Amino acid sequence: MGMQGTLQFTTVVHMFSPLFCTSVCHTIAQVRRLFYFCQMGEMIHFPQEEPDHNVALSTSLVVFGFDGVDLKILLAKSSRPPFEGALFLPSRYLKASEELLLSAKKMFFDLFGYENPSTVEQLRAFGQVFRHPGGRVVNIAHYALVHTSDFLTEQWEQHGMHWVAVNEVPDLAFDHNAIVGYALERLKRRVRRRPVGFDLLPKEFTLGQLQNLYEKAMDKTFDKRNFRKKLFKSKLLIDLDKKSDGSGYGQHKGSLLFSFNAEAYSMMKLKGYDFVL
Amino acid sequence: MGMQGTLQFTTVVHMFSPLFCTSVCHTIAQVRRLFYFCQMGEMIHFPQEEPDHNVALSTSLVVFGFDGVDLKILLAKSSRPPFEGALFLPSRYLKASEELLLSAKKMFFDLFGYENPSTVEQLRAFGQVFRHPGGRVVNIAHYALVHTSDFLTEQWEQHGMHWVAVNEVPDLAFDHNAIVGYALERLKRRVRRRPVGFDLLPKEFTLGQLQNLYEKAMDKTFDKRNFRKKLFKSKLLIDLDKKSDGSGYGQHKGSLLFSFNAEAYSMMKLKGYDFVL
DNA sequence: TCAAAAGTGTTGGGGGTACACCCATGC
DNA sequence: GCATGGGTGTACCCCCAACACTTTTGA
Repeated sequence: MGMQGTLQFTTVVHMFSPLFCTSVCHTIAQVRRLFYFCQMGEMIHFPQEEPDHNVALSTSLVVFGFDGVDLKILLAKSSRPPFEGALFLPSRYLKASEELLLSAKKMFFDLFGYENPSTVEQLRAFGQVFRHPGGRVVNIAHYALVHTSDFLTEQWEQHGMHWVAVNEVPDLAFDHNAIVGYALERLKRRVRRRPVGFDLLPKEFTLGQLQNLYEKAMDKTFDKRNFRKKLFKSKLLIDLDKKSDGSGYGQHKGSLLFSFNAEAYSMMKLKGYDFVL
Repeated sequence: MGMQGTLQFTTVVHMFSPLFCTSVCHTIAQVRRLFYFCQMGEMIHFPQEEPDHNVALSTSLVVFGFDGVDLKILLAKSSRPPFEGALFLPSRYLKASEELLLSAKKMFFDLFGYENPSTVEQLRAFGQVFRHPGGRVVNIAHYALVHTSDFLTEQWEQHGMHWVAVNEVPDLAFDHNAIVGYALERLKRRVRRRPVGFDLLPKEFTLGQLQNLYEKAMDKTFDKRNFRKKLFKSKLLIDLDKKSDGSGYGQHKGSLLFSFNAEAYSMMKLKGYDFVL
């Protein structure tokens, strides 16, 4: 593809963008070519001739964290246009040479300071043409699971980052509210099909915290006795034979502590199961 | 971003691609800049400065079709480089101005000649850096559900298109085998959680066909009596009170015909359910 | 006449669901 | 002492799973 095509397309983007009227001037010939390109955009040829290398990629990370009581996601405050000052998901633009998942994992590393291979997964691409005022930027959204105790304070304060409960997410920049909504749906399904506690809970936790997590994630309440029966039957839990001293947030002093059975856990993660209560 | 950055990136792509040794020459300065860009690609800055508008998008469509006996997907034969002659999924490059889902739907329309709003959904982005030898092309894969009786013969023969049973998919171009695998997993989950028969079966069908579909999609076998009990309980089926004349493929002459109860169907699609047998 | 699919009921067991009271801790 | 959460057992019922034979049709 020649450079001419590239320039024409850039023009098309500007015409569609809110910046058009103020920032771009067109000659009649430009407008005519522009119209031609719009027409092409409407028509479908199968298979089409050539790739159009004029798109940018970004990735956003929906980080779910559980502090022992509430399920939260991590938000940042934008320090740059086009949404300066607005809240948004931790995000970055990708170089055209970067892997999608790897890039999300590296962003995770930058945020939390440790590698987390098992729980960074792609959600899907969010690609509304006008989601980004600066041209076509397709966002490949990912999500991750952490305990909220993991964080790097300096980095965070620098970028205005903080946790927000999932049912109190405010208006976000771009289409990030849609991404959060989709991520919540995905988490709900995942909680139902695979165990997630390992990734979200501290090493030692109480059954109250575990139930709390499931209730917040699935937006339901469960019967305490039935919940416990179900979990005990699954062999996922190891009774640590000691009681909480009440220091963990969301832990009632005196309640029994548990941890996960790693083998049973990874088995269920592989085979899948059904958490229906 | 200036044009300089664009050119540099194009260079990077070529260096990584298999075509590098034969098709591109570099000055020492170019190589030095190139190295710099590679380094940048390895480092993560949060948030990053500017979008890199040097990526192309394509979409592939995994079309699941059920002919009454087998669950199949639609393949095409490539008539152009870089995989001339190879089998692949119906695919096209996107203009930077095109919507993702809309583009997939339009491709569907081109293939089948009708609008199909309910069953074209995004799978996810497939973006391995080297999946396409011609530069960075990220594929936003979608899937769709049809009955195999729907097709446009001329278009199809022109592009070497044909149905292949899902358990007999050969080696495909690009990373399309991975896309098919992912689509099958998604379909399996979807069959379990939402009714899919409306989209895959003819208007009137036999219980044998329905069971066949579920068995092929979930890669399991079911007990005939239990399967029927389950379906009858669900109120999804309408007994049409007539028998097949054996003309429909996969229909045994004399077996009873059913259709779907649209209200119950859309209700279950909305609420979700569990098909466990 | 033979092979292939259609159609039809019963039983047992596991697990989901509903339900109430006493104890320990912190304020 | 009062509120909040921790911890425990039983009974019912529904639904999943296993199982076999007769009838119809087409080759």
